[in-house]
Amino acid sequence: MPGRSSADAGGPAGGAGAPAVIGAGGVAAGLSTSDRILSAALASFATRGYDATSLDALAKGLELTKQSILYWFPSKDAVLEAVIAWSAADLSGALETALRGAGTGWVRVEAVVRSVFRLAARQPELLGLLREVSRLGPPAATQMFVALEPLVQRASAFLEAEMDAGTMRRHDPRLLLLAIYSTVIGMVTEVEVLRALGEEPTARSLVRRRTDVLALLRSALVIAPGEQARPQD
Amino acid sequence: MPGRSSADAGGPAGGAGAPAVIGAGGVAAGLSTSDRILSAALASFATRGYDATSLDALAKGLELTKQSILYWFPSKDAVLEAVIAWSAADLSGALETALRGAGTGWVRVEAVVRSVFRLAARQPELLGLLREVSRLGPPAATQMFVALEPLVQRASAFLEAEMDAGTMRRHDPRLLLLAIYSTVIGMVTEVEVLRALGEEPTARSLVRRRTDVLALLRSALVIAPGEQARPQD
DNA sequence: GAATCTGTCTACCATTTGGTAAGTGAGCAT
DNA sequence: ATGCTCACTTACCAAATGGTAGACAGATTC
Repeated sequence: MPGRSSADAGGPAGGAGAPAVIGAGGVAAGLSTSDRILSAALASFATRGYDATSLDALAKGLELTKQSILYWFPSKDAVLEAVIAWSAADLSGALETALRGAGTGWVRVEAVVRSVFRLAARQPELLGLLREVSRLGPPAATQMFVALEPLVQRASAFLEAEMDAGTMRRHDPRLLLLAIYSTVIGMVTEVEVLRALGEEPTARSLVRRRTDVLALLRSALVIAPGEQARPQD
Repeated sequence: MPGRSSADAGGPAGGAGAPAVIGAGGVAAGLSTSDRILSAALASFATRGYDATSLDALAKGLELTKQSILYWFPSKDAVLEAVIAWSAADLSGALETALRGAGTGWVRVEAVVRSVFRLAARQPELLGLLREVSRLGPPAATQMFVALEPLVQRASAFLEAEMDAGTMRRHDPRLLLLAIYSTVIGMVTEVEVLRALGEEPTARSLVRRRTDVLALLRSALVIAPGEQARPQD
């Protein structure tokens, strides 16, 4: 259990190599070295976990040496920090995009959930990292959630407004948010539980899970037209 | 990433020291050494994680040496295995007890959820371990879920029966189970997310979360008396 | 052509890791 | 008293870990 404390990536990579391409999609292609490191680190942190990822192993996968990684990032912690910053920006971006075109009420919720599932299909590591970072606790978790706070604020305010308008059942908005978060993230990242349930985590399965979770959330949240808006119960 | 493979605890501890006290509750008291090791390992695996838990640190906390741990368990993997076996039995026991007195329909779901929250209050490490093990993947995850499979079967069958009876909305039972699992476990173990939402994880908060998640699940699952049982929507 | 900067590498290093080997002392049965 | 098992310890060890120091090749700049 090392420090995993602050370290502002003081080396050559202030934030990212030169052009700061934030959302570099799939496998490492013609990326800068620092971006390739970030990409590999993201994948490994998300799947194997931070502790189980050694700089040597990371470097080997990139056909580099550990020292090259430490040239771009002053320490392993700094790599994690950079990965978090990168991922948080990417995540925010995806959700912001989804929100831009979305309407109100249930449609809006659905748009967000759909975008998360889209993300899960295209870049599963991102959501995996979210899990891992939340598991690691401070300071990593703090960094991540501070970066995502604007989204949380918006979501919380939105839910509250809907509840005030009587279109969604009344709950503590923050706890409701946690519930939605847990459900969606779980449906997307709980690969082992899925397997234990006899459901192989394929692309087709992902679509089914999306359909199911949407139906579930809908009946949990939305107050049907004829239905009366009960205060709590 | 070591082996973490099979190793059937061949040493002095076949399964647990002598009396095989399965559900030894709180802090290590007058327990046998092997049980004290298990208890400490459970706590550390659940909070710090398996990889970040060293045998030395574990031993130090118990005022033992690492070699004493390796006397009772042939390897670190074996400790994990024993912890999983122990925890799975404990978990099963708690849920079985909850199920014994429970009725049918929503009441039954509520009983289970309540028992999980009770567990979260009394022995948070148990649920933390569940998370960690599911993150570790095979073989640890396999072992855990195989041990819990009977419960999964019962739960799945129960949900299906309720849906057939028209008392619960129709979903894929397994996916529904995953959703419930994710929600409840998330509400109970996502400490960092909770903090990010400005909700300190106190005992009082746990009660509020229980109330909230129950209300949420209820409206998600239960088909209201007057409501028509739609096939899918 | 000399100096500098960049990106990578080789060579180390202290520490920590899981694990082995070989005791040691207490209790107990013969 | 002797031998034996039990519980635990000291003494090691090889491998892996994160990290430092310094060299080297290729550009770029003066």
